[in-house]
Amino acid sequence: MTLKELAKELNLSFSTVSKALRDSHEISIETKNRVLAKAKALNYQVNPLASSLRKQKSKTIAVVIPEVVNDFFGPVINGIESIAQEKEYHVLIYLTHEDMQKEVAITKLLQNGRVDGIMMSLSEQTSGTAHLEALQEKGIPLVFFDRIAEQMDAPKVTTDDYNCGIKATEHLLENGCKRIAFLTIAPNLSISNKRMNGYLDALKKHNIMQDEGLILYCTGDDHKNNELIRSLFSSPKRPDGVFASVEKLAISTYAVCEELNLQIPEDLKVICFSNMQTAAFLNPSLSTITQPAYEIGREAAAILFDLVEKKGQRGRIEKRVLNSTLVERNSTKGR
Amino acid sequence: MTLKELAKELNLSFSTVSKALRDSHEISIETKNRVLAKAKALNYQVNPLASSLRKQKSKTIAVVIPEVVNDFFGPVINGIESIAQEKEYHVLIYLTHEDMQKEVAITKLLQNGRVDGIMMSLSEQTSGTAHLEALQEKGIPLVFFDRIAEQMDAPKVTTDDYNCGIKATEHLLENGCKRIAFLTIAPNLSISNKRMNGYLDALKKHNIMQDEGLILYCTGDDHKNNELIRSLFSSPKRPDGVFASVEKLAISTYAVCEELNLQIPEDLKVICFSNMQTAAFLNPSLSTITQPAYEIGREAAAILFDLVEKKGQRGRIEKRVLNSTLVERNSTKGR
DNA sequence: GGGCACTGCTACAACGTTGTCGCAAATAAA
DNA sequence: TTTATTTGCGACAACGTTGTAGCAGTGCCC
Repeated sequence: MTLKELAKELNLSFSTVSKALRDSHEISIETKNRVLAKAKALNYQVNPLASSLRKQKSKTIAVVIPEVVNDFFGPVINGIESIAQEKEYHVLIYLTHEDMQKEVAITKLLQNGRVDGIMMSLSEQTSGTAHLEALQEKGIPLVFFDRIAEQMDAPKVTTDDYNCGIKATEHLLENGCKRIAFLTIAPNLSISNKRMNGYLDALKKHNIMQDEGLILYCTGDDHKNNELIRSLFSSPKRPDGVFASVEKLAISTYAVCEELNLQIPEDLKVICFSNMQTAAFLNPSLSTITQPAYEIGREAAAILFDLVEKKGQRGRIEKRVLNSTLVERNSTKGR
Repeated sequence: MTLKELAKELNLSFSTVSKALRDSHEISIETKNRVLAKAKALNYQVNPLASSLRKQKSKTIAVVIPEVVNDFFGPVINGIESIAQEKEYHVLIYLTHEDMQKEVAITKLLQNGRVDGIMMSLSEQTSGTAHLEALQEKGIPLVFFDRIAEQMDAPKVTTDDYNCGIKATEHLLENGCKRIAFLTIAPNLSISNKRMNGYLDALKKHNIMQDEGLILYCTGDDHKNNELIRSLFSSPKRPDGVFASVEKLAISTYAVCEELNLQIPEDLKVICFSNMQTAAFLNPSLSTITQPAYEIGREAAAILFDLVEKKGQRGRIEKRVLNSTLVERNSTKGR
């Protein structure tokens, strides 16, 4: 069913039909009704490709994230989708799998009209920003969330990572920890960086000597991470507290503790940035810093759509910081 | 950067440039190289909208699922994306939030060239199939996975739900359960139906009287579900085993047990269909039927792409059943 | 009754591609 | 030399829309 076929059925020119469908004032009410009725009867739907090409608007956005099997990015997508559905936009999903090469390849695909805007959370590996600037040069609105490109001139939605880094560390200190390990991935990632600075500054504030050996730089490889953690936990200078900057490192910690027969929280207290739904039911229940993932998605999407639709008021907001909350559970229980 | 602009730069007609870029045999090697070099220099990218319109292929598929914050659908998307990336297809995500009206609205959006094919897992509420047949009538390939439309003539990828229903029930029986409750959502959903039949047949096989009161029909509302479960668990004819047909009902079960101070597995054993990554670290660790979610995604995507690309060999496979595995953990430990 | 403004429609040129056809020039065959 | 055949390129018509410009016909005013 195309416009032309529909027009032929109605004995009208196809431009008349097009206008009638879009409720143009140039068309009489009777004609409009006739067209609308016929369109419904024949189940006519405009061809979005043709329409987008003509209007130079795709009504589509891209969401580029490291992974989707993740208690943080899942709700973020949910938030994005809730706004997209409202605004009648379509959502393309791209996964980088923490691989910068893939991230670059994906940005290439998005350079030419496929999308009206992009939301992004950077991959672990990402260092340069040339591929991101290329998008901006093409005039494609770009909004970062969570793992942002600090140095770029674009709206960013994050949580208060630095403060939470302090809060989490102090929470462990208050519960009696003396030697707190910090588990992180990709230190060049904005979130890792800020969370670690919170950790370091909290130690400084409480006059605790920082021990470089207590900072573990983990990777995307779970096996290797477990090994790193195992060797730290087996060493004589074993920590009595662990602050994991991402969810999966807490899971690794739990796994290694089980293996080495270390009791949480007696031998080791654990806190972690996490949006795990089942944190309360873990053994022991896991204390977390929980990010408002859904709201991050909604907020970032709202900013992007305002930018796309050039209302521009919101686009001025260069940076929006939402607050995470510390949820205290048994894994950090003091003696 | 459009083809025409590029052609002007090169002093060639734009059709020549177009052909050169697609490595047509009609163009001399020198010209091709000249074009390719210039295209790279000017960072030319074909406009996918125009190309799709012309070729009547969007190189895009849609994935329509109930939700994304979910340990099953997450890995499925991963599997789908892995194949899509290989085949250079783009992936649109649509969430129904278990709402049939939304599912219908989404299918309307997909009727006219936006996508070359669709992968779907039905919403809880979905009853009719008119909206799905409409897609087929438009000639859009459609593949179902997990929550399939039994009666439709389309490829389907599922797991051995019926067998696993039997296995899970028998596992509880073997561990000493006498009164096994079955927790389900939306009984008209293919998976619920088959899992329940497995449960019922297992009881029959072991000569156990079925008690209608032990079957709980839950909804999308977690609060209400908790209430239903609470009242079942508080009743004098409390079950000593629970078989939850979907993940979230196991979480509700854990929550209610904590509330009522019921010990798992002593007072009550629990097994559940679930792909939770942290099942092993729950308190107690949760026995699960784990579905090969990633493979389901890959398999369904592979079938869809074969259909889209009309190779048709695989499209003949009307139904593909992958095996889930029962993972025994502490929540079903016998006395 | 000539000029003027509406009303309601049609024609047509984009949007950026792709693929068919045609056509010179160069080469090969007769 | 003449006639086929090939090679390399350009013209052009789609794909299905949207928006601008044009153009009849009607009604209105001075």
